[in-house]
Amino acid sequence: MKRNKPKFKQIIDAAVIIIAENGYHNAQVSKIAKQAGVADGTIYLYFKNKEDILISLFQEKMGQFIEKIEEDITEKEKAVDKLYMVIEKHFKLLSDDHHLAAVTQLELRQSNKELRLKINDVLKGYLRVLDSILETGIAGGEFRDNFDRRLARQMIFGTIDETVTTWVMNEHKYDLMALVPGVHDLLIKGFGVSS
Amino acid sequence: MKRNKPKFKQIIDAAVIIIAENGYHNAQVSKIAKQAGVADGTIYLYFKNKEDILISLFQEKMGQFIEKIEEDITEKEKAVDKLYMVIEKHFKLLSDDHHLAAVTQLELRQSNKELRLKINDVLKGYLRVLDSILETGIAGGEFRDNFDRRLARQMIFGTIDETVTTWVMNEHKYDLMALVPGVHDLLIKGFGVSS
Amino acid sequence: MKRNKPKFKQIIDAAVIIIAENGYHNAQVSKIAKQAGVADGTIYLYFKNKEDILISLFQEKMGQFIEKIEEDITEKEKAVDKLYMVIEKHFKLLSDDHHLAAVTQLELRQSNKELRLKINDVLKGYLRVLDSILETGIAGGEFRDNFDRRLARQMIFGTIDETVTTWVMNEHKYDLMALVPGVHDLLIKGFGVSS
Amino acid sequence: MKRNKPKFKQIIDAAVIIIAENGYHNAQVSKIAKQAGVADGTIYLYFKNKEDILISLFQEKMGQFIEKIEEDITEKEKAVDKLYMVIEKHFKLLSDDHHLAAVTQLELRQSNKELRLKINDVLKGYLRVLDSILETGIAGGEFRDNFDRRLARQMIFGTIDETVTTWVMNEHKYDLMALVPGVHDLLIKGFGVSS
DNA sequence: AATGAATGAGTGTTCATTCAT
DNA sequence: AATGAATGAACACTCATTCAT
Repeated sequence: MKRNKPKFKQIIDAAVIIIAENGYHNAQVSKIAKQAGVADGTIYLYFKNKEDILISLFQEKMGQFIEKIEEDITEKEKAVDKLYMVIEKHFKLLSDDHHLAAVTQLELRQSNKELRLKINDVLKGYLRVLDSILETGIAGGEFRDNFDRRLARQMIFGTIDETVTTWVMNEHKYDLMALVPGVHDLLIKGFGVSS
Repeated sequence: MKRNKPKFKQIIDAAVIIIAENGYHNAQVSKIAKQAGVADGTIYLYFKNKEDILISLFQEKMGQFIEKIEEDITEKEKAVDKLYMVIEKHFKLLSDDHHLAAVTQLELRQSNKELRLKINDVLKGYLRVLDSILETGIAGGEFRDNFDRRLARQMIFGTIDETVTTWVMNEHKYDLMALVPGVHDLLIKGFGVSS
Repeated sequence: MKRNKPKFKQIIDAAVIIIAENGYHNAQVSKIAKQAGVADGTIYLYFKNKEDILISLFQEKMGQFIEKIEEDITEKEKAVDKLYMVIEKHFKLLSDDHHLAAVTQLELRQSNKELRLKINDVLKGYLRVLDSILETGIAGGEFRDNFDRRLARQMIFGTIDETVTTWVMNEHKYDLMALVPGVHDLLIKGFGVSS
Repeated sequence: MKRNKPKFKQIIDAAVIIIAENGYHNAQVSKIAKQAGVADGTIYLYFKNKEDILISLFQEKMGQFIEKIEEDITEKEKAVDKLYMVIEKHFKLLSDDHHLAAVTQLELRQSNKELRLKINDVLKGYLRVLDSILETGIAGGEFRDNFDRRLARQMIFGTIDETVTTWVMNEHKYDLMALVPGVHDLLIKGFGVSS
């Protein structure tokens, strides 16, 4: 399996750096090859084409994150705690790797529609995680049961995503981790007064 | 002023159609010119370059929407009603023009970073509108006053944006307008049970 | 006759300034029109096309110079004095008008071959003047009669031209007029020792 | 070093032919590539841009000529013989390659000012050769010592250049080599009678 | 497995010229 | 005579991908 060979990861890590530093449209295959320390042609022994590098990059980084979070939240019993953990780990992942944050929030979105559709496939796993948290919460009486679940998970994902994007666009000039409680609180309670 | 000449709008409308139908990267200037019924060179009498068409497109369509919504919400007294109106009119704008929806939610995001920064300038007006609604709501006792307002407005914008994008990616196969009450409800109350 | 209308000269003078200041390839018709204080289209009432402006420019400036010099040298009796006068007046013309010097020595040579051939027609008058001086000199015993007259006139013209071009390329940083005696002396006597 | 690879020379030779046959402004990169038997993109592996082809062309052809002539004239002892050799070899170079003659005398002069300045750098080597010949001649008593050397070398270069250009403009319809003695004679002795 | 020289398709923009007013 | 908005042809250069070694 190519995914497990060292050069596979080597090229993906090179891609993250090159894209973060040069922007999506200035991240030529030859630059990535140079950064990875391989010849241009070698890239094509591990990836079908340039797009495949980007998809693989997203799968490796976000896909693994989703798999991991899926496991991690089993530790927590309550849905509110599971949700807190998702937000926290999501923010942590990107807070710890500014290059990756720039790539996922800004650069990769400049890709064409097909690539974005494939990226969305990866994100479906994320939405499944959110779904299961919502289910747990409703079953356990932590969440009400009269809301549109699909909308709720779009709210959760949209809010997290927008928060991170704004942070990246502001050049990480404030602490993303500090926002975890506020985001969690707003998602659960909204900003209205409880009756 | 060029912005008021008929050909200015004519070219922008042509651009929306061509970009929606061909995708951002296949929307050649010559295609746009042909659709607009003008010569290639005429484009450059009204726009500095191709990027300028896209910025102007966004300014015309979203910028005007924001200006209008700013006025319209003065009709409503309560913050919850103002918010409802924003969601409703935002969804309506894009629900009524599927081409425009595809362009704003998918295609225009493929532009380079500089263009996206300019687009963000336009969106700052939107965030200001949301801010003022939140202020009104807090002042009037409709909203609680112990939440991070910047996060709240990112939640509102992120949720609306994500909801529309998902709708566009699903090829408009359900009724976007039907989601207005659900989105409004979730934003105000969250999905937690009120204590 | 268009040549005598005020706008004809107005446009030519504008062309000299625009070409000198912007270079041949940045001297757009619209710039020349603006400098001349007329509309773009008006140019085409006086000139067949852009090339025609440049030919006319050269004809007006150098053609008139040649006609004048042809008359002026009749004042002098001796061929050496006639030659001196030619060099002197040629240098003076360009020394007095740095814009014109830049245009004739550098910018106009960037034109295409056809234009250069037409410019050469104008210069044929110059060569005729030089021919007649050589004839006079030979007849009067001032010049020897065993040299190739065509080569001699190419030497005269080539030397004058090269001297002016070098002066323009050195940004007129020395006094061109001071070189008249030296050029005259070298042309008549060469640099060999006379036997 | 790219300059020594066969394709480098191959492309330059193709450029000479294409420019001579089509003129400077009709010498598209794709035409040159086709003539050279390489792909358009290959050109850019050897040259920075189109202008770089032209500079390199001049450097290869004239630069090498100058280096060679510098060596060759050491064979001759007398300055008059050295000068004769320069004229002869210069005429021979261009007499033997009509394409090259057309390119250096007519086409390359249509280039923009910056390119011409770089061409002038190459020609500085030529002027140095002429200087050293003049020095030798003065030191050896062959040439007088009361003339402006800068003017003299401008006379030599200007005369040679004008003679070749006239020959090219007359479509090589007479024998350039036959003019060598006449040019040499005029430069040394001028056309005046020796006192 | 790895290389890297070679390929060649694809497009935004300028500006001389026209012509309806 | 004069205008100036509109025209549309023309081209250098990049870079993802291949394939002989």
